[in-house]
Amino acid sequence: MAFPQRVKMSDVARTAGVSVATVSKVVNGRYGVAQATVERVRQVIHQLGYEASLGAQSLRSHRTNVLGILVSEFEPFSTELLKGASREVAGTGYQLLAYSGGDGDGAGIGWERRSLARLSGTLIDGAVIVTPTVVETRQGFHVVAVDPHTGPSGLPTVDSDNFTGAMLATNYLLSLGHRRIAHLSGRPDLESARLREAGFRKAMADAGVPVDERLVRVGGFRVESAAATAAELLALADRPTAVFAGNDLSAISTMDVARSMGLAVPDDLSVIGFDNVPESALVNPPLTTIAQPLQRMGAEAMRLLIDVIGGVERDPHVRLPTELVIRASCAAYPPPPRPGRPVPAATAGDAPPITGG
Amino acid sequence: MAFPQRVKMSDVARTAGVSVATVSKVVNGRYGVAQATVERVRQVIHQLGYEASLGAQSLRSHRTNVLGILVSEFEPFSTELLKGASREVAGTGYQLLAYSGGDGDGAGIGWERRSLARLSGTLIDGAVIVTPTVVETRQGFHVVAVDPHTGPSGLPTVDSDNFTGAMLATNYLLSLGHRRIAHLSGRPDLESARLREAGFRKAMADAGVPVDERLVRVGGFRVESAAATAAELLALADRPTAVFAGNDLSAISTMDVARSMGLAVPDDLSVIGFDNVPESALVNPPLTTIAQPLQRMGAEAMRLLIDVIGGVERDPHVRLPTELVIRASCAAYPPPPRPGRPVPAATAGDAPPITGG
DNA sequence: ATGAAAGCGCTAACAG
DNA sequence: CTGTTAGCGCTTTCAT
Repeated sequence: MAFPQRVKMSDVARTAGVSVATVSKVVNGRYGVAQATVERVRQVIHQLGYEASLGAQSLRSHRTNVLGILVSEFEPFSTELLKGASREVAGTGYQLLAYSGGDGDGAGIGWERRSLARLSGTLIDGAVIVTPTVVETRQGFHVVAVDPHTGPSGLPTVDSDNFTGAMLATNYLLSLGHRRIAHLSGRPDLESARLREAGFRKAMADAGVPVDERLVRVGGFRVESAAATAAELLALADRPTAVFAGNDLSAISTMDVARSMGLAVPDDLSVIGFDNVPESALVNPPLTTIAQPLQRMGAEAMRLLIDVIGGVERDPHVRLPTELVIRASCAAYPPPPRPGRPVPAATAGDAPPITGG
Repeated sequence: MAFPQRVKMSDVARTAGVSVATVSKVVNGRYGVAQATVERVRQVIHQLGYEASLGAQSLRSHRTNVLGILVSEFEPFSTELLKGASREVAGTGYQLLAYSGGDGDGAGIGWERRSLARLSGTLIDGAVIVTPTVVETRQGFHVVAVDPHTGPSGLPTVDSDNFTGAMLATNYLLSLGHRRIAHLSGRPDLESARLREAGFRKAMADAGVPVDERLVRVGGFRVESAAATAAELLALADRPTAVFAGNDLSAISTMDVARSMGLAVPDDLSVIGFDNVPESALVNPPLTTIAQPLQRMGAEAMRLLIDVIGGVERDPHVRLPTELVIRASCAAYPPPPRPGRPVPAATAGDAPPITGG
């Protein structure tokens, strides 16, 4: 058997001695084809290894049984969602197509609009879009957003309880005795970033600790921008003793910056993150963070999308709980007396139980 | 502004007062369009937010600037490759489309042929396919395989040094004093699995330790199949004191089975894996394993694909090094004396330095 | 410089 | 039951 070029429907038709229309009917299980013909065509399809072209098929039929998940790039956050999405989609008859539409520099505002425009209407029956940069609804196409943009949008969404999570993080730092706590906030356009900052402020207020506004700065959720901001923060004369980073990537970035400035984590600086991507456990020291159930979020998003497509009546917003994961990047302040280390004159903060979620 | 339906080229043409042919020329930067017209059309495109339909475009032009990465499902192994692939593709002008073509049950032999047939010729300009189940070459379409199938195939490939990695793993176990070492082998159709078993046997032979054939069984690289085989192995009267699992998933599965049988890891059983997926560090105890540079493999595969498409002359096979990552799932055998625990009558094996990679 | 028209591989009426 | 026909949205000759 020679290497076939791409085998198309017309090849099958010719070989089976029928028209392409008949082959199409067989492929799509339409009624009105003689049993014998069906068998023969099936036979040929198998023998030739024919598979319908997604492009041509969807161009015509607007139905593909393929669901899209649109991300800016494949990084730890989105790939965790992907794992959950993949699991949820298995066995539903849908296939998953993940599309990375960003420019790679993260500056690609509007990537999701472009990606959506390129793929919707053809290729995919619906899409979940991850941390979109703009709000836009398009009629007649099914979309659900994970970790949505700020502001009202008609979209179905799935996110986690960012506000409570942020309070958890802040309270933990407070319970360790920290008072000069910085917040490296995320992408200002994302609702999640806004809520994390709000939770931070609420926890501080509840504890009666005033927020030093110079310690609240945009980190932008990305490595480079977070590193720049972290550097500013740590260069301050009265630098913070702890930082609550908007996400794990920023937290890890902050730890790197601290190290390069000669500061030890957690001895000289406590750092807490948000997300609990697998990478957060792999760094040194392992990162204390707020866990979002990332894989479950991906799965819920797919479930929601499938339900929306299927016209199922249901709550179009799902919010999942967050929880504190204590590892090793946070320490008590002031540090307990150690041999050879001067002891600050304050009393150590005690550690009341942490609750929430 | 009302919610637009999908805006198509004809909409742009009508609004700009030109034909679709002209719009197409502008979109594709063809010569022979008046500068003034170009400007006007660009203007309208921007204003309407037009984006070409991938489906229609590729159906006609067979060039899309989209590269595919085809996987059976999105699990830790493939998503690590994805991260590296994504990074490599950024800035090349290509976009990445990841397609999960498996049935989800892992039994989908031939998924890559189906996926390839559906997407190639249209939609994508080339593809890297991950752990393919069959060997097949198709003329005129560019494919590179990661962790390829056994047997010769004309495909460009990227993999890691599985043989040396397996020797590393086995030697480490031997150095800890283990002699009854089991091997939970991988998917028999994959070259990587074959090489890992070969490396295991070589290391055993080099050490003069005979392989008990009852301790070498197929685990299949997947959770369920590995669990079943692990259960058989551990139920043996003279069960192994250590198992070298074909990959991390099997290793983790083995630890679960051991735990459920009342065996402690690493005290009663040492387990070593292969891959070093992030999850391997997160389990309890953290898994000792052989690291493959997964993200780099993904990146190299994309580089190779881009070079192949571009007609660059180069070595079509890249093999990356593996290395031992010691965590906490392996212990010395026999165990050193401990209070309240009977001491076996043998001498503890010492631990010579490990080399290789 | 521009547009009319053909056709990529497929599906969906409609006729026969 | 089967084939003919007309597009889906786009690119590409080829006239004008």
